[in-house]
Amino acid sequence: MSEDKKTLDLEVFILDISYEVVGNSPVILIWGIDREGRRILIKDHSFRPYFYFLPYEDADVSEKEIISSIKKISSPRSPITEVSPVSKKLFGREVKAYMVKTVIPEAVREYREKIKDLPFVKEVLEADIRFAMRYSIDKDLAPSTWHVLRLREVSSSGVYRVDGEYELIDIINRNVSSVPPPLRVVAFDIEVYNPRGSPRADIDPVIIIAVMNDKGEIYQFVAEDHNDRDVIQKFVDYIIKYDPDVLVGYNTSLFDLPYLIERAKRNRIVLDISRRKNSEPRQSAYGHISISGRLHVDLYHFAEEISEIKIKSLDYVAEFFGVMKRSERTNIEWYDIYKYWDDPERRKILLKYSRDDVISTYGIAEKILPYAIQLSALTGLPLDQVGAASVGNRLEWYLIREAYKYNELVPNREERPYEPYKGAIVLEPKPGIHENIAVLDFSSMYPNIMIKYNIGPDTFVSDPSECDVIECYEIPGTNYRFRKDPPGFYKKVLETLLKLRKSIREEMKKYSPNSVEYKVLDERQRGVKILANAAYGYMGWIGARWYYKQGAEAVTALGRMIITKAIEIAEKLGLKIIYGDTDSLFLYYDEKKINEFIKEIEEKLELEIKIDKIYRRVYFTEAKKRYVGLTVDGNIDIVGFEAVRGDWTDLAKEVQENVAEIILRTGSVDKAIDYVRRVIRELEERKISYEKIIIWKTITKRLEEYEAQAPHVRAAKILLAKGGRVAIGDKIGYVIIKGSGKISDRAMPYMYATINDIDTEYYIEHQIIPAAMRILSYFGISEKTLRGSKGVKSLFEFTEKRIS
DNA sequence: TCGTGGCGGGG
DNA sequence: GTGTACGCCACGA
Repeated sequence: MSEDKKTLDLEVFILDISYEVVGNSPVILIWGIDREGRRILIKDHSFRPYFYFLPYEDADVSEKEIISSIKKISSPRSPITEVSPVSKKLFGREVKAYMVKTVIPEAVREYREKIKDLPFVKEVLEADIRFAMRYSIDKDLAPSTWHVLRLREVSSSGVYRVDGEYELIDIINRNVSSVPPPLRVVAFDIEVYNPRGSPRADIDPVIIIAVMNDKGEIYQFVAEDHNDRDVIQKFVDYIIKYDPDVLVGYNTSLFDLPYLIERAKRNRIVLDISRRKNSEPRQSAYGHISISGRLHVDLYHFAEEISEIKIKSLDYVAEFFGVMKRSERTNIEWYDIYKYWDDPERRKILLKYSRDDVISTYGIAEKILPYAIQLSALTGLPLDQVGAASVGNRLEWYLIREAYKYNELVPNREERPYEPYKGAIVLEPKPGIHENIAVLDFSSMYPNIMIKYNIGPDTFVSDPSECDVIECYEIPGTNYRFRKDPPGFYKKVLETLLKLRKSIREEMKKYSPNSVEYKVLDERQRGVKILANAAYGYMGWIGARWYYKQGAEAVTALGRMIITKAIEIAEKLGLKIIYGDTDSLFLYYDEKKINEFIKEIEEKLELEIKIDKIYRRVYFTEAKKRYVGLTVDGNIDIVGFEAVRGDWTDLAKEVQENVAEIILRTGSVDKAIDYVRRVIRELEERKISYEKIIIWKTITKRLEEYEAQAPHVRAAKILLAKGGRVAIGDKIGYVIIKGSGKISDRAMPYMYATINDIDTEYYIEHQIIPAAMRILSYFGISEKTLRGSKGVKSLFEFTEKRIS
């Protein structure tokens, strides 16, 4: 390494932070991009791993004795270089802790175990924070963000595929911008040969690898018959040549990359696609696959958390994002792929299919990456990990960063028993059709409750006599109290988040909605809101480091009190309440009174409530959590009915949606009945598209664990018996076929039946009629009416049933 | 006929 | 590997 080069200050957008052990010490590697678009690597040789332990407060040992007994366990491979007493906080309480520093990150685990067992040690803390994350937290260097770094250029080591290598001298300025530079993005997708159903990586070759880059170029690398050596090599060469910063795929962490790794091994070639020469992709945090110096983003993780998408296959997700319609793409059943490969004519169709897949993947990436980048900057998780991490983990990393700033120790993860507690209020709806209804929502109710009542593990008072109502908030319906002062950890963090969101929204006003800056800020404020809203659920999650059941219980208790008070205020104003759930109220829309209501809520409850939407008509049955509404903008909302549930057929959803729409738009029950009869007739004549009658249900545990033989479990077992593979989380698509016996005995995976095999009576009886009756039964319509063809009454003959 | 186990989507 | 509330299905007593 040459030492004679001058230092320079460079603005750097951090892609990823990793480390490697060289010789006998760790080197932090910061992968980044500078303003000139150069891909660079910055090394920091100065950082060392450390962790803390807490001695028992009443331990009969001196500081000196403690330090010397820790030093005794030091081993030469990675010596303990420092043991020092430090003042820290744990759940807001001042504690005297000891910091233990060593050299090699891997040695932390070994020391953690040894120190934990020492008689004077109560607890070892922060020994499970990964080294690269430790660095990024301590230095406050968030990935996916620009920072100004003082660097010294060093000569190329020849090991990394970058435009420049540097040593970090100093951090000059942090978080200077969150507008990412133009990133080189490559989407990829593989097709594999599968003559036995599920492909086996040990014997079945990769046949096509498709890639699409940010210039819109698409390439397809094709195998020679059943030899995949060249196709994999061509893919590796392409990646090295194009040098993407981001490599995206769909389910690539669980399928494409593990498959490629195995095939490369079988072919004795190195899957050398990273920016560290001769290093292969490897399994990393949260099960995702990491590629040194590049960000591998598996888009499936983001699709997973979008509840509006019922079936999370690439084609459905692409359609949801408006990338490619399912009707316009080449569809091949996965179990037929090998047939298309073996037939020269049909191989062309397979190529088109692979092309459509990679275009879809790239299109989804364009929609998701801007949000993912902001989420990464916010939580401090590198872009390639942020998707794979659960919502709870994302918030947890944010909390860990905040804890560091407050000198708070990070609590350990603990195994705890599951303890249920009471949730929110759901009002009995007033059944019938109501006109002109405003839906009012408390803004961020739970985060605001946590702030206002200072709720958290550090403010909880276990003995109510310890703290009176002047010093403490009493939580109604519980005997819990929380100290008003000082502000607790959750309160501080949530206030930071809400302030941050406000300032982002202020900042947005400076830009045109079409500008890059505006869009970036919009993605960021969305991320902040989602993070803040996750705090309550996180506090009640037994796996959380900052778990606090009493806190979560207090939040829901206060939520119930607030909604109850809001109801009283509404009633006093003469506003009629139709329905309410958790933090929302459905009220008759009287503009003057509603405005008065909003004002009073603000004054009396010190909380903001806003009109979320106004329904021209909304229809409720007696059931909670389900209604259909026609908004003033002419949109139909269907909430809680089968139409929005994934476990009903598309046919039932369609019937219910159309019945709701006909009733809300025309007010004619006749028209709705005619429509249902028409659908029944079409089904009996088997003129309905087969796809619409497939029932999709998720396998949520191992098949042996199911006690009842539900239809989807039976179908899954058939799949398995035919050589397919069934994993937890798989959606099983099945149809009910003709025959005798129980329904579950007649469940058949959809690919093993056709429209002519199906039991039409089952679909009429269990899908079409119930879906329609959920809405129509209120109007006195019977099942017979739907099946028959007699004349029917109009809506106006049922006016006596109308509540409004 | 009713209670139970199991499941999923949304406020 | 966020929470509880809710409605519905199939099944079996």
